[in-house]
Amino acid sequence: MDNEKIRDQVREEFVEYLTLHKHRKTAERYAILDHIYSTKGHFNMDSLYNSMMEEASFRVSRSTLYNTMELLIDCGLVVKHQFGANASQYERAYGNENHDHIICIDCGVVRESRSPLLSSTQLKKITKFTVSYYSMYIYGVCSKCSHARRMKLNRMRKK
Amino acid sequence: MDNEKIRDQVREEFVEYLTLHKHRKTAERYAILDHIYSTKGHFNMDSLYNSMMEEASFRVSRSTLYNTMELLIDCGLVVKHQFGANASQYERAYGNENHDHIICIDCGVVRESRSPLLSSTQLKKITKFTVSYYSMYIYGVCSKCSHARRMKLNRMRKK
DNA sequence: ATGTATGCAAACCATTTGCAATGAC
DNA sequence: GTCATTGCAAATGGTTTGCATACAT
Repeated sequence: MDNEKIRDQVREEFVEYLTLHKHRKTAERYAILDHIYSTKGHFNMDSLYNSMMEEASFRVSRSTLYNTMELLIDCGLVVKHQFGANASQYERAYGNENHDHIICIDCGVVRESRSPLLSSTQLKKITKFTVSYYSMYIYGVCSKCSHARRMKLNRMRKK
Repeated sequence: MDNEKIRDQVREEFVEYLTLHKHRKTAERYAILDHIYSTKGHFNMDSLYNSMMEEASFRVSRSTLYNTMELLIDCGLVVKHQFGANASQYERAYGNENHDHIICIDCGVVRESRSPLLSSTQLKKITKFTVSYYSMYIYGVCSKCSHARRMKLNRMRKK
């Protein structure tokens, strides 16, 4: 499925959502959705704010970004992640394969890997709950940091 | 395995860690570890701070709590979670079965369920990375909130 | 015309940082 | 005695809130 098609589809879904919930259809909201779906991968509020100004030369206040993001999450077009205590990260929900997040607990770097596909029968076992998405976070130490750790331990031993 | 035994074992591991890393063995650090392993379930800095004063009548500053928690996470005795944007939550790593977290994106309530056992062969596929633990977060809407959503939508339609 | 949405600035609050006093080694 | 650790208070920074203005309906 090409990106053009996804963008149209997603926009349609958003319009539906706004209409149903009696929210206004503003240029800002469309611009934000479009911009998010013009790139893949993670972003945070800051990078979104900056890239919208630079790439799309569309200036939106941070308040509006937060505001709109809440709507987009609510209608399932954007997924929000919270890796460690840093700023929240977001990513578009469609046109992004489901993937796990491999997070280094030392340096915070986030790597993605194909999802081990939690079987849908397993998900169905969850009662009294409507699943909208799931995230697998695998924490550990990346090769760079584990090297740093070894170095540090060696220094400790010598002291 | 009874709790007494776990506490001893965990304390031993902590002592080892402190020694290896040339960190000092302070009363505060032991008190915090002991207190954490005297309860199950999630806690955050605030609840820990309060419960330590009330239950253990041991007063530790918040700085020390943060400080010590970092050590405990580093040596794998405590696991840190970040559900939504609220305060970080923690839980003891041993004597707690591995479980998933089912999180309501509306009200933020966190429910636990038995883990679907990510197979260890799948974990081994991750290269250049030392896995220390993983968390599965399943986001969606709990029954209470999905009821509230339906009500709201009905009101919207009528307007 | 009405009231939601935007944008700014100020407030919020968990966490971090700086620093003097304490105490483990 | 030395230097890591503690505890306090102040700073930080992402996010939220309050409010006047703009604009979708």
